[in-house]
Amino acid sequence: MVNILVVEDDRNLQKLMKAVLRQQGYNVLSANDGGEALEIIDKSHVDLVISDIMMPNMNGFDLTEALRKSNYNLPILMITAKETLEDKRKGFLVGTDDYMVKPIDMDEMGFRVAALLRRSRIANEARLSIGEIELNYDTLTVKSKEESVLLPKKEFYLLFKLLSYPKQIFTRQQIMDEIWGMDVDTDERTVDVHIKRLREKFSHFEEFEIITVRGLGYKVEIKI
Amino acid sequence: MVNILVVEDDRNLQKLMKAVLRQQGYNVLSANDGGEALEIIDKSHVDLVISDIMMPNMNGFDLTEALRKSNYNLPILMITAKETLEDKRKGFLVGTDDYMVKPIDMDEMGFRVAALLRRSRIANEARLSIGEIELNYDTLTVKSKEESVLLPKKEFYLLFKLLSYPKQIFTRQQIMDEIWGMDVDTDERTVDVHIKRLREKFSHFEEFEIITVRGLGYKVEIKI
DNA sequence: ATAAATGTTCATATTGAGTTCACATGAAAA
DNA sequence: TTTTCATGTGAACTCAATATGAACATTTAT
Repeated sequence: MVNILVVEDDRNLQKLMKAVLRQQGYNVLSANDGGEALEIIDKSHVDLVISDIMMPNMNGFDLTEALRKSNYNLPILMITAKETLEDKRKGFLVGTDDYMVKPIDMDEMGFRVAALLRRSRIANEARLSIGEIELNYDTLTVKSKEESVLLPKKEFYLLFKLLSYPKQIFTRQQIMDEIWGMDVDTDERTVDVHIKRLREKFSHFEEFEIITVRGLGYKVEIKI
Repeated sequence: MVNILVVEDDRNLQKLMKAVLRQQGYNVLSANDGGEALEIIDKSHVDLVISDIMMPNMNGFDLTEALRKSNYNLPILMITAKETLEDKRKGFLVGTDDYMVKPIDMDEMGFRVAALLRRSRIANEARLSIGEIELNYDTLTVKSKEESVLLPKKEFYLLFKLLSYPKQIFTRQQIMDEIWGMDVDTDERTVDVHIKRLREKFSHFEEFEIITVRGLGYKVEIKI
């Protein structure tokens, strides 16, 4: 069950948002200002916060700041009154993830909420994404739009390392040290073979290319 | 984090209960009567309610009734004063899950709370459906369109776990810890045998496949 | 108590990731 | 151009991880 906390002092708007979100299958909590919100977040499990900026007592900025300083890593959707560019900028500065301008379109709200949740879930299972490519460290999987490739451990770690620092050149020694471990004593050419296998597995990928830097080592180049 | 709401007008008893429950690692909220309780439940995420029956304003019966009518499906542990058989019967009628008689033994309370939580958790995730396949946790049964397979416990739990998080790789250790329990000391290879048996039982299923990830563990891949 | 079902262990076969090797290729140095 | 040397590549090899059949142990049902 996804819990969304609505922080809004305008009771009517709050009611409307709650109704719409519940309608869409979310579990909704509510607070009338930032202080109340913090209390609820402390006590309950909250997955996403939708907060107005202008509120009595603790406002939306203070709330976001407080949340960022604690280690709750909640996605926050801000609501700014009218087109106050100042507000927007400030909101982003303190760590908002997205924002909407009043008057709020309820469809848009649903859309943004879904997007934020999707993002935060992806972020939680965490890994690396390069354009359309996504590497998942836990499943040793490389996903592109069409396919999902499961790699052997060593190959995956190697690709992960290279892609984590595109353009950076890694010597075979560096690679061996990090992926094989300092102590082991395997031939450096083994790296070549892994590179070769990665190359053939991803030869049809347009997004990146493993490049040999003669005399030094390998690097990855992001294309497109 | 498990949130327990204690609804009790006797401040001393309330304090004691809160202290004991917190001691046991729960997050505790409290209310002094049914009305307050409903408010809190509305705002916060509550996992279990412990409620006295006799209270000013809205009493325990009214509270349970209100909760059942709304679609909160919370486990409720009732507290009755003395051995009032009338109370017991009435409490159960309106949907209580368990009850205790005053004076309350704090150990007993802990035990009942744990039991209720366990039950409600199982009840909440008792069913899993993947496409046309449906797993029923209570009957240890896997149903597809044509057939219904009854599995031995261990096999079922293993499959259930894997199917609950498709694509996620589980190490043998993780599997043993969760299904066999942290303490037991059975050979990790036993997992292999269960996997093998699952594989032969479901080899003709088109919907999923158990995949070994060499050096890491197993995962399930949803096909079609 | 006995049989049947489930769970575990074990011995052996099979597999495949990781490694090595031998030779091919191609860039840079001479 | 020729030579040299780093890298590419296909294939063989190795060995630990996994698969598997069957025996053995334990629990559950009859």
